[in-house]
Amino acid sequence: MEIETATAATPHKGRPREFCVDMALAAALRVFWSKGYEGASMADLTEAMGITKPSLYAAFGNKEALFNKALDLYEREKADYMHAALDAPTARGVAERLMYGALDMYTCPENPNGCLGVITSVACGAEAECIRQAVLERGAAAKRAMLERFARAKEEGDFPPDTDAEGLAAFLTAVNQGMSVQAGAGATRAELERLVETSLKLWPGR
Amino acid sequence: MEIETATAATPHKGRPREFCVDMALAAALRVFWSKGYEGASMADLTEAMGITKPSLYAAFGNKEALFNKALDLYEREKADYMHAALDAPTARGVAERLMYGALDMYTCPENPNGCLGVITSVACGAEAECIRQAVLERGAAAKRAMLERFARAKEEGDFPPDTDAEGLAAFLTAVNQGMSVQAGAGATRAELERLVETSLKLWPGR
DNA sequence: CTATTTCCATAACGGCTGGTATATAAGTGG
DNA sequence: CCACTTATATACCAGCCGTTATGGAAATAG
Repeated sequence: MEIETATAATPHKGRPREFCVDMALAAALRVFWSKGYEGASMADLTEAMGITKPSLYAAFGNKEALFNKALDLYEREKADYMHAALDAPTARGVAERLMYGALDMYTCPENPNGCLGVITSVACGAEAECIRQAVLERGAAAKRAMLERFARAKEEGDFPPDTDAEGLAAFLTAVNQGMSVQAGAGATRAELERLVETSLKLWPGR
Repeated sequence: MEIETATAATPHKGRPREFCVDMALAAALRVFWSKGYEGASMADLTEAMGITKPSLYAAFGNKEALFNKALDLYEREKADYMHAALDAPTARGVAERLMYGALDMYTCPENPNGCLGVITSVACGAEAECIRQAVLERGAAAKRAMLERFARAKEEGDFPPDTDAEGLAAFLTAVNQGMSVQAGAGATRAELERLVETSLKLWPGR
């Protein structure tokens, strides 16, 4: 029926699965991304993935494990602009790459609008608390990396000497989060572009 | 058992209710505020409100109507700093009042952390879509008011002449939303203060 | 007092949730 | 051909969801 998984290296015995794990995971990511962890029901997921519930549980474990794998995929393929941004030669370059990268991702027509991390970390019932904690930890790690980068930038003279690098990291993160919220609220790409350009005009140093 | 509603002006016939509607609504607001619309179950609500489900339905209609009344209360008593901020004499004053007002509210120990509007607008399953739309409409109205204020500020010379007032409104909104996200993620008041001070240092004009 | 009205408490409703048991289909190794 | 292993399909589970019907309790009106 469906495309086989291409890893013919290990010719497993038993009945081969009829769906591609990677494609199914990508479909699951889209559902989580647009509806959030709790808003995505197993029925939503199985329908989007084109498989039945037993197949899902056999291949991915359970809903929580599926989400974590989708989150890995998200960071690897969608949010890699964050890591790339930190390699920019100047702090201004970091801010530029980060904001335009976020802008592109949030407004890409084939993606849901907004940031999966923001969506998942904001609010949840009691049973999703560990999911929320996992997402928060990734956000904290990203912020730590940005902080180190800005500390270096300050040493390199990218900022005026009285600059609060930690405050600037929180600031850049906040604008990014706000952009995600506004994208989810239906802001157009043109509106978000003006937000980015305004923010960069205010950005200090080089 | 509980405190009676103080409106003895109309001595209704029939059995009087044993709880205070306003206090129950305030309790419901706290639940929605910390768990979101979908994350707040009727069991959560009735427990926090100290009433049973039939009492809730008799007094407030249903979950959606209860949320809308809680949202009214929120705007009236918690988010009034937004309207107050627009009365500041200069655009910088608007930004100051808005950010410090948000900071105070997001970090007040007796409030849940973050902004109810952001929490509710971010992600939801299908059945909460109309709730989300209602919240988005209020956010859009707030943004429109800020936009008008900044257009006036530009005429009054609060900004450099080449300023994008619309971009600045989106910017201020984004920082506010980001602050809400970070507050919900567990940021300390000190961290958010540095975010606010950094943002105000970058804010243009007077 | 009774009649009436309103509220409270219990318990239940249909529907959906995440998660599974069972039976069958489709492959491989002998 | 026959085991054996793995995946699929159907049906089902207990539990929670928002919501409501039912019966009794507490007030006023006459």
